[in-house]
Amino acid sequence: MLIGRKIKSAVFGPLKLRLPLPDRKISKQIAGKKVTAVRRRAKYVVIELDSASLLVIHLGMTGRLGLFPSGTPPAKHDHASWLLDNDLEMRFNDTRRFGSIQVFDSEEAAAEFFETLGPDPFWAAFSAPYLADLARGRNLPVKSFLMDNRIVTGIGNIYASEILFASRVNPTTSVRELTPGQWLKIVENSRIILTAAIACGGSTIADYVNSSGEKGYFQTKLKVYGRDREPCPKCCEPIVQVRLGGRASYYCPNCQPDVRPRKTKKKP
DNA sequence: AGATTCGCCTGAGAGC
DNA sequence: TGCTCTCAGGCGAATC
Repeated sequence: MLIGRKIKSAVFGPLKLRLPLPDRKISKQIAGKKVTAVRRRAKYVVIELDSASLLVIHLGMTGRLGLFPSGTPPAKHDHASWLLDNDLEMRFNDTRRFGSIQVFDSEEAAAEFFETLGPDPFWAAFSAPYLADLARGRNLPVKSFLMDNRIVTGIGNIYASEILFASRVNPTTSVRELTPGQWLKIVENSRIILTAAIACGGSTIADYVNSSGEKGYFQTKLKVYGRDREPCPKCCEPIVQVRLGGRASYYCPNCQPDVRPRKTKKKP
C-alpha cells in the first residue's frame, strides 16, 4: 500500500506534538522521495525513504496513521499529511498530541536515536538473565523498572500491572529483591499477556482506537488494572491501587504479597 | 549517578 | 444544562 509510492508533498500542522513538527524546509526535503520500506521499533513507525531518509513517527497515546483519498476533509486532530502519487493521502491524527514526527537524513542518525531503547519483549534478548543483570545494584519498584523503555519497550502502564499479577510479584517490590525464578515468570508472562492483548486489538480504556478506528477489547480481560477494591479473580481478596512513578498501579495483596523488609507505616 | 516527580494534552466522567 | 475539577497515559525534563 505504501511501499514503492512516491511522496508528492508533505504538510505539517502548526501545533506542537511531544516534539515540534518538522518545518517547511524538511517538508521540501521529503517531497519527491519514494517509500522503500516500513517497519516498527517499539511504538515508532519507521518509514524508510530513498536516499537514506527516515520518517519516524511515534504514536504516543492516541496517534493514528491512516490512508484517505486525496481531498478528504481533514479530521479534528489531524496534524500531518503526505500526498502520495496514487492520489491517496497518509494522515497522522493524534488527539492528545503525545506522539511525535521526526525526520532523519541518515540510517546512522536514526540508529543513534534508537540505540537507547531496550529490546521488545518478544526478542530473545529479553530474558531473565538480561533483566537480573540490569537490575543489579538498583533500587526501584519492579513496575517502574518494566515501564522504562531503556530496559524493555512495549510494556505500558496497563500491561505492567497485568504481567506482575500473572507473575505473582508485588509491583512495589524493589528489583534487587527479585529472584531468577521471578524474572523468568515476568519474561514469560510478558509474552503471554502481550500476545493475548494484541490478539484482542489492545485495551480501550477511554477514547483510544487502533489504525482502523476500532476499539480493542482486551480491557474486558484485565485481571487487576482499573479494579481498585474489586475482588481478585483468583482469591477474591480486594484489589489494591497504589501510585508508583506517578502512575496508578493495581495488585492483589494476597496473590502478590509484599515481601519488602518492614517499612515504617503511619498508624491510624 | 539513580530515583522520583512533573508536565505535556484532550476528553470522559463525576460532582455541584 | 453547564460549569469546574480530576484523572488517564508515554516519556523526556526537571528535581531531589
